[in-house]
Amino acid sequence: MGSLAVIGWPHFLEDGGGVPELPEVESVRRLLVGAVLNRPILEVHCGAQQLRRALDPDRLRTELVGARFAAVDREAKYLLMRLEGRDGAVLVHLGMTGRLLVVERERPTQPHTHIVVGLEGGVDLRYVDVRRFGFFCWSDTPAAEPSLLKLGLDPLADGFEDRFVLQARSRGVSIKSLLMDQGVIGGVGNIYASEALWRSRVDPRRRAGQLSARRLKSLAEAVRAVLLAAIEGGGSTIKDFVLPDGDSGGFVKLLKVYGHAGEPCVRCGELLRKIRQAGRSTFYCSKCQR
DNA sequence: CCAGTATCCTGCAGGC
DNA sequence: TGCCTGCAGGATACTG
Repeated sequence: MGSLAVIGWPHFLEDGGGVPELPEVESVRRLLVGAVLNRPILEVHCGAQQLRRALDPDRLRTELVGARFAAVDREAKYLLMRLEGRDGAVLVHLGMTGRLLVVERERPTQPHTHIVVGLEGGVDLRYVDVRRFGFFCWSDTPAAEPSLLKLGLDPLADGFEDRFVLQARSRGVSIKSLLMDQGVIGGVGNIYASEALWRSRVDPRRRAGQLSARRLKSLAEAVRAVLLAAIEGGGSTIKDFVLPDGDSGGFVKLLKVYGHAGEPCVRCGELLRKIRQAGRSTFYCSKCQR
């Protein structure tokens, strides 16, 4: 084991007001697999502050202490930390500012740390969340969790593109809102919705059902491509993040429109716009997105 | 069916 | 300088 591991979502988003979407959660999952599996759990501490989902501290402690995490799965933006031979699991959602850290026990606890799970080997798994829109809780029956059952298509699964076309064809919502609907696609949030629309040259204001099957399929391909690129980019960014003294050189700017209102479109030079849709900001190019 | 708004929450930036 | 306001948005609930 290395001397220090720090896990979070990639910091390349921070200047754009970053939020963990599917790629960030997947990056965290991969690092958790390497950092917390099969270590006996020694202790659990819960803060007093309420997270988005209610948590029973005694229950969490009873379930975890003495057990080991056997697997970490991801469904959309949710993480499931499973224990060997048990149905129950820790269910985590990072909300907007949630982070999972794996740090040496002697490292000082940073502000807004809500859950600390002490593992054998001198490391803690810590849940930190400034705004507390996320949660870290015990679920007896993760397979029956309503929020997981509601999730729509997995954008990384085989056949996603064709299924998305079928779902989108009959819908009157704006295509941007449709992309963000977790019941349609699980894991796409505000940032990657804008990015995928730009990549496939689709105007975010268009109604989903107005778009041809061909364009919808191209958009679905863009969704997948944007997410996969971010997972790859996130991996390398996190590697920089893990090294406390390493500088984050070699970092590639992945976001082409999000957070770039007023700057020229890198494809056509038109100044990028920012509008509001369903209460969320959308970034797009009014010239090359139609 | 869909749009819009409010709710939770904190930190930060801009205006005056 | 400091206070106030708005904004950031994931999920959910609610109204029009």
